[in-house]
Amino acid sequence: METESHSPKSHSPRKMGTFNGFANAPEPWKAFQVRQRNVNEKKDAVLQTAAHLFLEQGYRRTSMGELAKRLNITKPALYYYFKNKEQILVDCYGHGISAIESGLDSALVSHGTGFDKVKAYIEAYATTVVSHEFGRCVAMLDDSSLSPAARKEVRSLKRRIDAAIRHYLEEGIADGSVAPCNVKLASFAIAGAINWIGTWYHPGGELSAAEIGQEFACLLTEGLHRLHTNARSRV
Amino acid sequence: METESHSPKSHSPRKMGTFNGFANAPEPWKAFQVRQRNVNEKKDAVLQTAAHLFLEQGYRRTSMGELAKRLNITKPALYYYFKNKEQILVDCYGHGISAIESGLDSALVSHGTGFDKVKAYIEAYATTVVSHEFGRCVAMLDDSSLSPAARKEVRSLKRRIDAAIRHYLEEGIADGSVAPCNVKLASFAIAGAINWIGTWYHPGGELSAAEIGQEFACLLTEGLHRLHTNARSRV
DNA sequence: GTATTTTCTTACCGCAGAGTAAATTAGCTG
DNA sequence: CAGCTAATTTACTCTGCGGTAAGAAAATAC
Repeated sequence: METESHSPKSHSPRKMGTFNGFANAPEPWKAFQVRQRNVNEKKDAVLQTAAHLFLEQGYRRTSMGELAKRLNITKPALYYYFKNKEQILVDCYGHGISAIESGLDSALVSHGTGFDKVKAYIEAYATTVVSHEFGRCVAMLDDSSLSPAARKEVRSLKRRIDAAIRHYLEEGIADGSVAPCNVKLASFAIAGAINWIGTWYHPGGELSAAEIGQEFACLLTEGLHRLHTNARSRV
Repeated sequence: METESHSPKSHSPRKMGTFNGFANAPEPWKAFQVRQRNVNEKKDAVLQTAAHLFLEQGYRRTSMGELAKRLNITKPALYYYFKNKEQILVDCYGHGISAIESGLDSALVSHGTGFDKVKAYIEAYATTVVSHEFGRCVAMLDDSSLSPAARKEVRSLKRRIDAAIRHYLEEGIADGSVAPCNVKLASFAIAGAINWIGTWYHPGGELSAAEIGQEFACLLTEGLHRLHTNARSRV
């Protein structure tokens, strides 16, 4: 009896008129209050709770039992929806990577110099990492816990994101908008600054996601130097 | 009982970072080939091997048994030198933080504008993280695995490093060498870019520690913009 | 209603890993 | 050499976790 006796603030099993059903609901465990409902909704509830715990205490420190407890179900119920713990992590990565990529896509439709694209990239990427828990999973979670096969899959997805910034940097160097630099190192510096957000950001902070994204884009492209004729508005 | 209790501070804090002789030897396990020898040397051998494993596969994935195996000893022998696994991690942090701080100290003796100091800080910090395995531990390892007491101790040490960069940024803003910006965010961006080095750097790469440090200092202070009259030499 | 399928629980297995007890070996001292 | 102490091993405990087997309970179908 690892899960101690239940009765965890038993919410009335009555299904009060409201549908409790969005994946982004504030209390994902409510998805399990009703038995026969949308399977995908419950999967999303698991993933969302898992992402939260993974970010809070890491993948390895998070046990399936704890995850189940948060959802007011028992451990084996998780295995009805997911093959194993690893699959949950892989799916978190999947959600996060699509979120980042779609953010990048919508930010980069406009055309400009390579420099402009780099700046737009940084802002979009940083904004997603701040505002999206799955995005933060991609930024923070170590994929070395994964099996070789899963790791390979996740890394090939991540590589696409990394290739994009390098491409824009080279474009900028070619069109003269970006100073010649070591593209590999520059992309690492940018990725590091953004991914690191996950270690210090806590939802509900003073700054909005947009503000953080903009400031990061400015810092990482314009630098810290006080420039002579510089009209940028800094916070 | 157990872990939570007092940590006996087996070594004096001021001695951290001072390696006695062979701690940097290529094969730390050799310290254990001879039975009666310098205790501190063996402690350092353990720490060095532990740091290596922690960086390679994370703290939680690294078992005491595996660590012992690498040193050609048995698990309980480790407990002759260290109270528990956590103490090993704490000592790795200690070594790394002193290494970083001494690097900063020696880089920042010269006085200049705030901007210059920020640049020197970044170069020194990055160089240490690249070249020093304990420094990389500070950058990479998650202190959330630690007990509250140990975590508090480690964080107060880390905070000193963080406070330094913020101080230099503010100095630069005051003296006009640094553009007004959100100091907190700027320090996070810089720390992130540097700490992230640990995730991609592997010893024996193409670039030397000094090269990486210089390029990072340039990237993070000068930015990516191609400037009109800019004499900096980029790779 | 009864049968069937979907969903979830109770009870368990096996294993790995942190840490310990007690015996044992190697070095040191006289 | 004997005897003491420092260093290390063998053998073990205990806990927690990933995962499974088998069946109960609810929803659905007929």
